[in-house]
Amino acid sequence: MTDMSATAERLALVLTQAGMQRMAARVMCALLFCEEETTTAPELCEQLGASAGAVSGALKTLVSLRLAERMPAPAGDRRDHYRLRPDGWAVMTSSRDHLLDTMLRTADEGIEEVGEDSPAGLRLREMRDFYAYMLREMPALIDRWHEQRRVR
Amino acid sequence: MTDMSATAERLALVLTQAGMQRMAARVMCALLFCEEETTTAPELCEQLGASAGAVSGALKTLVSLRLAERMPAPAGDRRDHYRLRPDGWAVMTSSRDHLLDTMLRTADEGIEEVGEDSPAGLRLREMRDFYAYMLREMPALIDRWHEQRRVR
DNA sequence: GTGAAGTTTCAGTAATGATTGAAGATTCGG
DNA sequence: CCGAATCTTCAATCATTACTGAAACTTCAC
Repeated sequence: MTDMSATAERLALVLTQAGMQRMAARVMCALLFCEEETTTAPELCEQLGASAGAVSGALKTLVSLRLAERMPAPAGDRRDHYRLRPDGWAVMTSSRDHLLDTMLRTADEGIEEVGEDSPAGLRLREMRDFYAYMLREMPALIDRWHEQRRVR
Repeated sequence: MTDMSATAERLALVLTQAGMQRMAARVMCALLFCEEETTTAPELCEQLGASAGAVSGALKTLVSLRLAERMPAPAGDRRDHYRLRPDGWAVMTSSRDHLLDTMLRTADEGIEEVGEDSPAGLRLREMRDFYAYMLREMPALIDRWHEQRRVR
């Protein structure tokens, strides 16, 4: 059984602590460190010592998050091939935007409930202003990254 | 028993899904929505229907993360008082910087292992470049927020 | 000092979430 | 079409994490 490198496993652990599901993180790191362009599910099972079911679920998650994608299988190979999306890291970061939006809307709701000038209202306005700022600035930041990357 | 508002509980859930410990998130939201300047541990226990031990642990976490702070107790009250730090949301976001740094360093390690030009090396360089960019830009973004906030 | 009120720690338990394994569905070559 | 290979789903199990309750510790008024 060909294990994943220790560095890859360590990265998976970091991603897990940052909130990603464990198996999804491990599969992502296996895709990151794999020495081919693409990988198949059975290969991932072997490298990770995990069941086909677990890998299938993790791949589904990664694809739905747009971190990985299914590639057309080479002729004569029936197995699905997967790879990381080149812009996966930016996507991962951008996916926090809808969280920012939720925070903003929740703050607004809270203000509705308690009024603008109560102690809670003041705190909620701080929160709202911050997330409004972030929601304005983050997409622009990621766009600048794509821009920079394109001209390279 | 005075429960926390439904909006507050919902926000706690969002923070939990974003990776925060459950009880820490609930305490943070109770502090956010509370209608006094400060709150005591027993009040939090009552509002959250949680044990003193759980609240104590959550407060310790929040203080160590610089999201909440212990206030000097008013004369004649032996109980500790807590409040959210006004800049808590910015702190929460900034705390991801050391994660960015970890990602950057792990990518570098990976490149050491596999070389710059292998398929894995190319992917790892993508990753490294992205996190280097983020690590350069994020602190500046938060600084601009503090700047803006100060002039208001 | 002494005792009452408050806080923290920690072992045990409860709740939660992740993984397996097997059965069913799908896909493709022959 | 049929059968083999692969993939997906899901119920049961296992592992992890979070919470409680009780005991130990701290702090302060008297």
